[in-house]
Amino acid sequence: MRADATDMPEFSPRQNAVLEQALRLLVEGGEKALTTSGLARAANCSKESLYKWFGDREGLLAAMIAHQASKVRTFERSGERLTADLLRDHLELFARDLLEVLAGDVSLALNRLAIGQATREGSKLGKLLLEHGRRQIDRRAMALIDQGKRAGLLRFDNADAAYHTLYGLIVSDLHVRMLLGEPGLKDNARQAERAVAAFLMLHGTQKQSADALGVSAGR
Amino acid sequence: MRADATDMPEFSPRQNAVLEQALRLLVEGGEKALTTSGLARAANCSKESLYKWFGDREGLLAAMIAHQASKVRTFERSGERLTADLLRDHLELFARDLLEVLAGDVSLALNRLAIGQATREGSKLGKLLLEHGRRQIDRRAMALIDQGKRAGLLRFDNADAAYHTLYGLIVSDLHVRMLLGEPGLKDNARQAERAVAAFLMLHGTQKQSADALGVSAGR
DNA sequence: CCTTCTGCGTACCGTACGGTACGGTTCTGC
DNA sequence: GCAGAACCGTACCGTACGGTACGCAGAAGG
Repeated sequence: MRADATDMPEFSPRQNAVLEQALRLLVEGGEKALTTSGLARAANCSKESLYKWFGDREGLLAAMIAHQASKVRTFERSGERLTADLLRDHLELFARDLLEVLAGDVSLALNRLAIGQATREGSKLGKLLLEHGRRQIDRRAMALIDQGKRAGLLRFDNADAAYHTLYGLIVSDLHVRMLLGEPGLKDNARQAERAVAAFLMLHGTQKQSADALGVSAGR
Repeated sequence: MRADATDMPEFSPRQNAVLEQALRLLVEGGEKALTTSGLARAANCSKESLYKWFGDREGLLAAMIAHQASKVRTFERSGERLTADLLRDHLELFARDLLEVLAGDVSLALNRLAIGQATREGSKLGKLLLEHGRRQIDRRAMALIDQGKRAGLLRFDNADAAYHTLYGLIVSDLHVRMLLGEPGLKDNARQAERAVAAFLMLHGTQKQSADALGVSAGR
């Protein structure tokens, strides 16, 4: 995705390899394991090069976020005509992808890092993480529900509010719990189904069965 | 884990004052501002006393969590008969309280601290925070929706799942965003209204108007 | 008045970090 | 083949942390 190519430094292969090692250290040992000396040792490079490439520690962290974001691409297939079933499928696929991304080791580690740095006044890393990591997935979902509305399958006034509803139904407090160290869900797919069913019940134009919501017997 | 009252060390007034200073430092400057020397200076006590009272740094952090949790008590008023309006009011009150708690400076700072410490293997602090900080509010909500079901006002199979739905509708990704340093909502009450309206639409037994959901014109 | 205990203030220790400097080695362009 | 850049490995510096030790002041109690 070339878009917003402006603030993407595009690191060299060598630098990307170093960033990969940095992510590995971070995932395996948390922030305290990510030291300049440790990274230089793990990546077989010199500390001097680290400072030459990334400026200082914060620059390194920012580069790690950019590097990770550059690996996550979301495909925008917006061609086909939407049917109710197709919309549901796409929403569920989005929900599963979202849950999978949020539960990923690297995502959790980077979020922990940025949150640990943040204060009341805000956080440079936090902003970076939200912009780089979130924009893609937000765009994908917004495009999808917008398309659903244009196809007459969804109804809402505020697309942003509807998206936040969908997000909340999918994720609930799971993200924070995982950030705090709790294990993830056993079955992401089931959670995705239930969330999308609820979302369609709230914002769908066609009558929805409540079965998947767990409001009727048998499960 | 045994009874809840047992593992509450009940610190002395002096110690509570020190913990209060510790929370202040943490809120104002993040984890890096909470050093033993800094705390001793701010609280006019000696480092030796800190180690005598709390053992080590992790003990201090745990004590801070316990201290903060001991300040937040939720009242359980479960007497009265529920009507649909009353249930809605109580749910909205819960939603507003939840949003207010999550947006609190101390809550955010403690969550940032615990998340920053956490790794893949889990976190002692994270467990503590979830147990001490969350149990109260979880219980209150569970009691409420359980009561709603017994009164025939709500329907669901799995109370836990229903509660998570409610939680997700109320909070969405707001908690993580605030943890990352973004400002909170402008109007918690409005968010509470919309979340409860959606929840009642999903799990209420009486027909709900969709007005508050933003699916009809005019707002 | 004397003793004992608690706790404050300070000095101290070992360690480990972020960041810099330098000698030696490989790679690149001409 | 050579000059210069890029880079590695290591040593080094200042700092600040967690944790410990010690001297001294009050308060409690007899």
